[in-house]
Amino acid sequence: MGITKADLFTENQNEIAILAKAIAHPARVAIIEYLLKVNVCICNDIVNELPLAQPTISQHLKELKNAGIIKGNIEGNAICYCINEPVFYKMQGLFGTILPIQNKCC
Amino acid sequence: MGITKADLFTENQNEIAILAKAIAHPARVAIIEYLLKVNVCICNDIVNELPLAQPTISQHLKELKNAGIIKGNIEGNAICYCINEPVFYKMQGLFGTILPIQNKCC
DNA sequence: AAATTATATCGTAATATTGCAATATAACAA
DNA sequence: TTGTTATATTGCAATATTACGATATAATTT
Repeated sequence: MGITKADLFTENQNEIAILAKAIAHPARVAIIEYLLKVNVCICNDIVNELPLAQPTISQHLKELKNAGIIKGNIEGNAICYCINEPVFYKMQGLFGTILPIQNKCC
Repeated sequence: MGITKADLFTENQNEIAILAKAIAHPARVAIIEYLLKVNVCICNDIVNELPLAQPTISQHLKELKNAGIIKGNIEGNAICYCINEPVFYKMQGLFGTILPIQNKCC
């Protein structure tokens, strides 16, 4: 197949999976880290910063945007991307709280 | 292509991406949640619990194991899976601290 | 030993992802 | 208006993922 049976799982499980998938590529992690580092809206310094072709980066940015983790504003002929804080915090929250562990075995 | 150019990114970026990919599927999130819920080593109640065929679940378990998030011990003719705490905590740590945000724009 | 139970592996089909060259679009600059 | 810069989209090839039936393996029970 290759198609995820999302309808078989809870909304929460799908939500975590979708956010995880969004950062499940080193280029996208790098983009997020860069956006956090420069702390200001970036446009396409990202293209110069990362060792990937422009269309490839454009595609990764699109995926991060679709997941809601970043957002982009038009600024002249450039696009200004930045972290979308609410979703970003939510993501941290999801990963940070799936789990009050208390293993009793292994 | 379809092949991730992992060598172009830092070890840390690849590490985050690999762990994220491991939980980037609702079935794997469900498995983790179940393991956390029952709080004891589980074998193949998971197969009965999840709406997927046994080989599919076996495959998902393998991926979680490869990522180090869970581990399995042989117990008679069953396998006892459980959360691998060190990696699990590390994962939480990674996602919980990519980021001291201080956005100045957008 | 034969049947049963639990799990893994193989093979394969369907679909998704990654990467990029080529091209399109849109704003700005000359 | 022509050129340039910034970005997105298209098309396509290579590879990866998801799912499962069939089958293998290994321990347990009868």
